[in-house]
Amino acid sequence: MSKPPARIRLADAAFALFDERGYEQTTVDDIAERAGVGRTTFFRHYRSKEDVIFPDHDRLLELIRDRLATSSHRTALVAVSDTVRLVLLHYIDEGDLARRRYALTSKVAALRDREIASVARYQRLFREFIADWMGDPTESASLRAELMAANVVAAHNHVLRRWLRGESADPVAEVDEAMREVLALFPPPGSPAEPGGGTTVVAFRTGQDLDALLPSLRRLVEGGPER
Amino acid sequence: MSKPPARIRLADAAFALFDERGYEQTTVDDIAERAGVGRTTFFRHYRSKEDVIFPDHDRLLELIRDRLATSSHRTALVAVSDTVRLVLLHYIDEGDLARRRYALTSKVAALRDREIASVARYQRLFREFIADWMGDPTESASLRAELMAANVVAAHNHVLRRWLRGESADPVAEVDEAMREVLALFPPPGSPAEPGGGTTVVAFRTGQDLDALLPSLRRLVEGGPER
DNA sequence: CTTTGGAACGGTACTCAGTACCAAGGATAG
DNA sequence: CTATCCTTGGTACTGAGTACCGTTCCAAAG
Repeated sequence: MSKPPARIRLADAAFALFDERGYEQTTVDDIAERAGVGRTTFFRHYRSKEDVIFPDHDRLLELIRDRLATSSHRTALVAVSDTVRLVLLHYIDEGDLARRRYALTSKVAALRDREIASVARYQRLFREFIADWMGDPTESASLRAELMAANVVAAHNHVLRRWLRGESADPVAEVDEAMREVLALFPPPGSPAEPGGGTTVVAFRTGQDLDALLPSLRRLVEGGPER
Repeated sequence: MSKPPARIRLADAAFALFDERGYEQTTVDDIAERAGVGRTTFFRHYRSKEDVIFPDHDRLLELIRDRLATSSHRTALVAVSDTVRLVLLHYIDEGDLARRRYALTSKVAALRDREIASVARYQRLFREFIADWMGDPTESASLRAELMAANVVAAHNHVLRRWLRGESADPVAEVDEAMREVLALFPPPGSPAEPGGGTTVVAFRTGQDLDALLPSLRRLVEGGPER
């Protein structure tokens, strides 16, 4: 019969009331009252009403930062995949709580916006990490970093939402597969040519000697300004 | 000496005060007072304090929806590019206003979150449009639609932010180029092989007749289960 | 010219989130 | 027993956003 700590009681009361009356119809006073504490105590444990639902986004942000930091240049892309898996596992660990939160964010616009803002912070971390990793200050590289980061979080969110909706039995395998697909979109820097899509095989026969052809081939492959 | 309409006066007063004292330090009363109207009038013209800065995101949303709607199945990808260019031009038309807004969203977290939430709504439109266009209800296609939409808005935002920072002399050309790059990442459905990245050119010489080689080549290109 | 109807405006009063401050209780170290 | 710290609850305040009401102004209809 011993009471759980106030922080837990507040969260329980909040979710229960949100389910009963809806988010906007529930005041902080209501939550505090049902939890059996004062209004002040609520704001001591949670910075805002929304914070009851998103308690540890800061911690998750740190988690991502730390995981990305512990990676060498060679293992950068692996680190990205690992980090995404880590974030997904974090949500899965929350289990039913994550699903109740999803039900709320699906209905209340203010909460959806808040969720999106948090995700944007993750994306920013990935973007900065990838940009650092590429080390290339050109505008083209900057765009690529932006795109890669957008893909990474989009893939994660896609799988996460599938799991939240109960559409995925093995989300970890799915996210790994999705990340492979994402990273395949971006050919490694050493690749021969522009990402033109697909594989082109040219077979031809000529009487010319191979050495005579090489200069033309080289020009084609290296794609200089001359046509 | 005739006064501009209240809506304009309110916006001018708001931006001036935000510049002088900062966003949080400015109350709605301050804005209304400087504009020479009552507080009630402020909320009649703008739903909230943030709305003064983001006045027509709803209209922009409609613009996107309409432009995407007027496209046949064949021109879907062109419509996406056109729409992105349209949105970019919308911001460019705002000129200095867009830049002042950018200065604010760069400093005030609440405004940045709001901006991000709006962009997420655009992204949703693109995702739904692309998913419809692909018409393929499989999980793989769904992920692809999500990724494409993420890329499209990321590319747009990248170019837009460059222009807002004064780093781009010809943002329209840049966004067109960025969109080409994005769409090149996603090979069209009829493409021969997996998006493995890059272009492979094979040049070789043989004494065999071309007809004798064709079956082997065909097997390679079509990529059956046998190696 | 008068009347009527609607639209824009200003004012008052209210709810609620979030902040600041202070006073009381309870445990602990000395 | 006492001084101290920490947690808690209460009170009071600011500011955003909503609801409602009375006024004014303008225009069309009579």
